[in-house]
Amino acid sequence: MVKKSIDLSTEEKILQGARKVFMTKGMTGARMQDIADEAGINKSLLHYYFRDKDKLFEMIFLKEAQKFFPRINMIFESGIPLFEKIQRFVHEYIDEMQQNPYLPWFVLNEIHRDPENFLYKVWGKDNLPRPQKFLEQIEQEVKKGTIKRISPLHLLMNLLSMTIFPFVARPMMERNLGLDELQFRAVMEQRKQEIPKFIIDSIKK
Amino acid sequence: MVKKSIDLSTEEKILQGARKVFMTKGMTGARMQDIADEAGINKSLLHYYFRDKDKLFEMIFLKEAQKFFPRINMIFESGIPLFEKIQRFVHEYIDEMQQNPYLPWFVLNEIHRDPENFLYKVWGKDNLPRPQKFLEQIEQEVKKGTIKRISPLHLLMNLLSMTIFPFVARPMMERNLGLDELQFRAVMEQRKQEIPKFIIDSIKK
DNA sequence: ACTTTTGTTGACCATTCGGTTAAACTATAT
DNA sequence: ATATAGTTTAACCGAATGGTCAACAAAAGT
Repeated sequence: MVKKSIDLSTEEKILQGARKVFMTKGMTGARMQDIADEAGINKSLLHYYFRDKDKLFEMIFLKEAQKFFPRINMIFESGIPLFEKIQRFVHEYIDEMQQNPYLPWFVLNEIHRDPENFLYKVWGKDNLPRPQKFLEQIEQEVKKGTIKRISPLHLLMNLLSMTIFPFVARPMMERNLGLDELQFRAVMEQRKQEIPKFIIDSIKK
Repeated sequence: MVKKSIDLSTEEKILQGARKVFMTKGMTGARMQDIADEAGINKSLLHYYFRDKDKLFEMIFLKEAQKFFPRINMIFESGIPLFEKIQRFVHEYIDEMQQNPYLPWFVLNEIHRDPENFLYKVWGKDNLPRPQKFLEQIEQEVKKGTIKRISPLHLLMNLLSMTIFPFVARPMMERNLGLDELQFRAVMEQRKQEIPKFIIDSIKK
C-alpha cells in the first residue's frame, strides 16, 4: 500500500495525538482512549500501529529526547568561554521549554516512576547529560583565579535549578506569585538574561 | 473499648503506613491494599477507620503541610534583615526536606494532578505561601542601595529553585553526577551554606 | 475478476482497583 | 450475660482501562 497523501497518515495522526496526551498527563495518566480520540481514530487501530502503550510511549519520548539533549551536551562540551557557555545553556534550555512547557515535568515524572528503565532505555548512552567537561572548566577558571572559589558541583546545580525549576513548579509559581499564562511566559523570557547575570555577578571577581 | 496500650493504636498504624505509601507513590499511585499491608491490617478495616482514599489522603497531607508551611511563612514575614532571612529560609527548608525527602516531589505531583483542589483544599487560606513581605523587603533594600538592582521576583524564584529543585530532581542528580544516597545527603547539607553565599555574593554591593 | 494484503471497526475480555457488605470472632464495659 | 466497639475473612460490585479478536472495508497485486 502507498497512500501517504493529502491529510496526515494515520500513523502521523497517532503520533501527534499521543505526544500531546503523554506530555500533559504522563505515561500512567495517559489513556489509550484519549490518544485515540485525539487522533480521531479508534482504540483498536492504535494497537494495530503500535503494539502497546509502552511501545508507543517509547516512540514518542525518544523522538523528543534525541532532538534536545544532544544540543545541550554540545554546549556543555564545547570550547567556548565559561560565561558565554552559561548564557547559551540558559538560552537554549529556556527556548526549548517555552516551546514544550510540559517536557521537564514529563521527564521528572518518568524518572520518578521508573528510574532504571527510563534513564537507561530512553537516554541510552548518547543522550545522557555529560557535564564533566563543564565541571572541569569551572575548576580551571577557579585555579586561574578568573572567578571566585566555588564548588563546580554546586554551581552546576544552581544553574540547572534556576533554569528548570520554574517550569516544573509552574502551577505553583503562577498561583503564588499571581501570574497568568502570558505573564509567566514573559518572566521566563526575562530569565534568559536574569539567570546568567545572577550567576556571573556571583562568581566573577 | 479502651485498648490504646502496648503497640500503636490501629489508627496510628494506618496513618503511618498511609504516610509512607502516599509520600513515595503519590495519591494516584498509592494502593489501598498497599497501605493496609504496610499498616499490618486489612483493607476493610482501612475503610472502617477512614471512609475513603480521599479522606485518608487529606488527613495525611494536611498534617504534614500545616506543620511546615507556617514555619516558612513566619520566616518570610518576620522583621529580620534580608541576608539573614535568606539563610534561615534555606536552612529550614533543607532541614525539612532532609527529613522528608519525598515531600517536595509529592507536593508538585499533587499540584499537577489537580491544581484547584489541592491548592485550595490543602493550603487553605493560612498555609498558602505569602512572599509579599519578602518581595517588598528586597525592593526596599534595592532602593536604599544596600544591594544591587535586581528584580525581587527573579531573586525569589532563584532562591526557591536552588533550594527545592535538587530534591525534586534527585534521581537525575544522583545518576548524572554519580552520587550515592549518602553523598547526596552530604551535598544537600553543604547547600545550606552554599546557596545563601551564592545569592549574597551575587546581590551584595 | 480473484485473491491477498493492509486498514478499520465495534464488541468483548481480563485485570485492577476503590469500595461495600455480611457474617463471625474477640475483648472489654456494664 | 449481654451489649458494644474493634477486627478479620471473604465474597462481591462496578467502573476504568489495557488489550484482543473476528469480521468487515479498501487497496494492491495478479
